[in-house]
Amino acid sequence: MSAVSRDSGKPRYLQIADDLAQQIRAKVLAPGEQVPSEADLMDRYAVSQGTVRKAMTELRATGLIETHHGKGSYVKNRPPVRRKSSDRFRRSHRLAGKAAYLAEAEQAGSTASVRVLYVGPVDAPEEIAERLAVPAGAKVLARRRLYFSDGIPTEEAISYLPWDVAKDIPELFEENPGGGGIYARLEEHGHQLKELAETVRVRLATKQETVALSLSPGSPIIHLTRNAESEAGRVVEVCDTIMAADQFVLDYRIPAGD
Amino acid sequence: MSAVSRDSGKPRYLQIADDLAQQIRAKVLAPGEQVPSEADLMDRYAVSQGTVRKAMTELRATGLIETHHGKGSYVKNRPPVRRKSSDRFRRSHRLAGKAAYLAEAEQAGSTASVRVLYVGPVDAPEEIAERLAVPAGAKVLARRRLYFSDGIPTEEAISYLPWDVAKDIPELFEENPGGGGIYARLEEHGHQLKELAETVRVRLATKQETVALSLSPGSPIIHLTRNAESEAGRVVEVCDTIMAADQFVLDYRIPAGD
DNA sequence: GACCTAAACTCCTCTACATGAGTAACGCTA
DNA sequence: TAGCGTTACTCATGTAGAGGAGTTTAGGTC
Repeated sequence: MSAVSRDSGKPRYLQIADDLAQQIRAKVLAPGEQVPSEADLMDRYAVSQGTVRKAMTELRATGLIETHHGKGSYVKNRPPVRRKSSDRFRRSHRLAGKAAYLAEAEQAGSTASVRVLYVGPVDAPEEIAERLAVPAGAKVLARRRLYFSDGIPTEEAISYLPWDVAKDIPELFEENPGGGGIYARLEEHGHQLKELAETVRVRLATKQETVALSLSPGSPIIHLTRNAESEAGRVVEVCDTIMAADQFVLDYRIPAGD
Repeated sequence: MSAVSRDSGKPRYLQIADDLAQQIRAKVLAPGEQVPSEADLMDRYAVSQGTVRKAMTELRATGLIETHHGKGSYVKNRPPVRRKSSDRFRRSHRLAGKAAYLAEAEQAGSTASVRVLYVGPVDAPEEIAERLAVPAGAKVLARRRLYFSDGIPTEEAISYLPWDVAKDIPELFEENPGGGGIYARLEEHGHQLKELAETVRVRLATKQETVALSLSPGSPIIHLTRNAESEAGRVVEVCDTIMAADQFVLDYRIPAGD
């Protein structure tokens, strides 16, 4: 019997949440529907609905379940963690014609896909303009895309390129910029890359982001910004990426020398 | 009057949360105590305590307020963001005798301090042993410390070093390992560092972590793991760091070449 | 002044109930 | 068969009230 009533000093709703969490981790409750309804749990644990709901809220916050109004609560089958290694920017990868994202996905044994949301000119927002060292509001090429892993959206990215850099590279206006991606095209057109500067920020998802990446409200997201600097010392591309934090691990290698 | 009762299709508790959120953003409620008590809000919005609590839970989840049992809810004054740059591992910094953490804090114009929680031998946990390439349970040197910024804890780090590496370096057993930190001492003793491999993970804080870093439950944290590899190809130190996610920005520079 | 206690505040947990609203399945009707 | 409504489930929101547990303060005692 699920005797959760032992007065262990712990609130009942946490005891229930822990009990269910353990069942989920032990696969007693398999990914899929499983989770008993609120009414069921009220009976089972002999508590009121409010208490059950608090337990469920707890599980939802920790990302173990997702609940749908009118249907029930379901054990989340977490998408596999995806590694993002700084190695993905090696020139040799570009020359080999690999698209960073798809190659990584392949390695992880999952099917990846990309949906291009927009490719075309936009007026540079202030922050982007600053990073690109162009006047605020200047025309730049924006490439906005949404990445899927096994059908679920995991990552949204927007790249911006100065117009004078992009205008001579027709592939950049295509949905698919070709093997090796944007960076390969840039290098083919005389913009040898020197360094990529990435900045990692973490915050809770906004309403829009929860929708775009189909997250639960309150989920943390990783906001990755990247500036690509050419050998000429110019920032020839910047990229903003939003990822569900629980689905990614970032790897960086830092030389220890001077 | 705070007429929140308009039936805009939106739940009352969200209307109240939005109302308060707006007041916070407009600085009507300044960082500090401000937020009226639940009883006050019950009167003001003419709703029951449950509804007020839900609104407060919402604000807490979005990180706008923090509430303390028996005292009240306070508008959060976000601590200044601290940058963690991969540059902090430059050998020249080490030779200059800078302690990475304190130097960075100084630059940011805040007062930093460190509390050493433990220095001494421990049996290597499985994951640590694997990263250090020593047998599981082997004796290793652990250095556990808590970093403060302007008096509030921001970061907890544990370093592990293989015993045979550490045993000959007496400074590593001191609370303060001296200028340039652990890495400077390692290099002085023949362990030239080649590369640092950092991996970034994000997740919600556990109960213990919320206590250690005095966070609100549900706050995201950054879990940074680092392996320090010597020129000899050996991992001579590993470090696990837990940081409050909203207080840090991580910077990395990645060479674009091969 | 130093200490202790009691009261008055705060938020926290839980109960019990009522109502609303989304979903799915069944069976009836056209 | 195709479409429609009923019904029976699900979770979501809200009320009213009780008692518990931390925190602060005021007042009293030593």
